Amino acid sequence: MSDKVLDLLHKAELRITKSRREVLETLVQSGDQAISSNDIEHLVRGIDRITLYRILKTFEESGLIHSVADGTGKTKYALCSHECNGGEHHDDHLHFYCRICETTTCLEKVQLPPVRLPSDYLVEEKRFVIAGVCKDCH
Amino acid sequence: MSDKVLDLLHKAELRITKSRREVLETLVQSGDQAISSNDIEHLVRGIDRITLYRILKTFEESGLIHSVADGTGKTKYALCSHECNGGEHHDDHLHFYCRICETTTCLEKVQLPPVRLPSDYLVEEKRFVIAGVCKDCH
DNA sequence: CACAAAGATGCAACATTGTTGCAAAAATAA
DNA sequence: TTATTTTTGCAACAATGTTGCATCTTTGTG
Ligand SMILES: [Mn+2]
Ligand SMILES: [Mn+2]
Ligand SMILES: [Zn+2]
Ligand SMILES: [Zn+2]
Repeated sequence: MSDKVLDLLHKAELRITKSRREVLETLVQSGDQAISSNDIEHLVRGIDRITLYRILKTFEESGLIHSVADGTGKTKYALCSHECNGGEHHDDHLHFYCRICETTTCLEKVQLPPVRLPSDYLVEEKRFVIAGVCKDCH
Repeated sequence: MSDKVLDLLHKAELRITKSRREVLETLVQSGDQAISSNDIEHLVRGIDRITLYRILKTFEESGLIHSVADGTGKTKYALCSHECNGGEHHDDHLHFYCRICETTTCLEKVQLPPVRLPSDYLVEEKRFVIAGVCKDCH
């Protein structure tokens, strides 16, 4: 159990519980690979499914993690990199979904292309998913 | 019931049935507004939910419609504009999700920004959703 | 440390989305 | 019209996600 996990929970002003530590540790281990609620359920043995949903919701609202709708119908979660906090996320990075290994990866290094919408649209969030075959699968 | 609907079904080499005509008509009426299976269920009175799922799957596989994962957890569907056909879709356009009126719109006129991924990724599909407030809601 | 207050968990019950198998009905071909 | 092929409608099921409520845990205070 890394210090990073306790640090993150403290900074988010969340109570430290066994479940929260284990779920967050799992997400830290997963790195830039986004994982589903179901994945976490299997990785954290004994965790209650409903509690897990609530933990993920809390983490997301606290700016610890962000969710990705990658088109598979299963919401994926990954750690936020830096300046995300309650209510305000800054995770406008690309996500890549590989149809072979079925993984979803945060591509924070790839620069997000600028989008020019008509000025009467208020842009709040960019959800960009590229689907295809990842570097390990071809 | 427009001729367009019968035309589309013919070109897709699909059998003409009451349900297919009504579902496709609904999608034509909806224009660039993407709608959910649940929406269609309420607009086409009497249609069976399971049949509807199968029709939507068939339409998508035939290149008549495309689906959008807008982040709401509900898959939305909209007509394909032109050269989509069995297996090969060409709907790499932006989608806008308005958090006020909760509508999802195809923005075919907005030019898609180019994305430069590391060359070892094989890009097959771009799923770009912008979330915010639409022109009618602010 | 002990205690109280606030918050998190675990369980049941439920809602929604989506899939599969199969018999009956409808559409098309002969 | 009749035969063949597809589609439909229903039941049954699976997966994801939400809500209410009692119980347990965490944390702040004396
Ligand atoms: Mn990400
Ligand atoms: Mn579209
Ligand atoms: Zn892969
Ligand atoms: Zn709107």
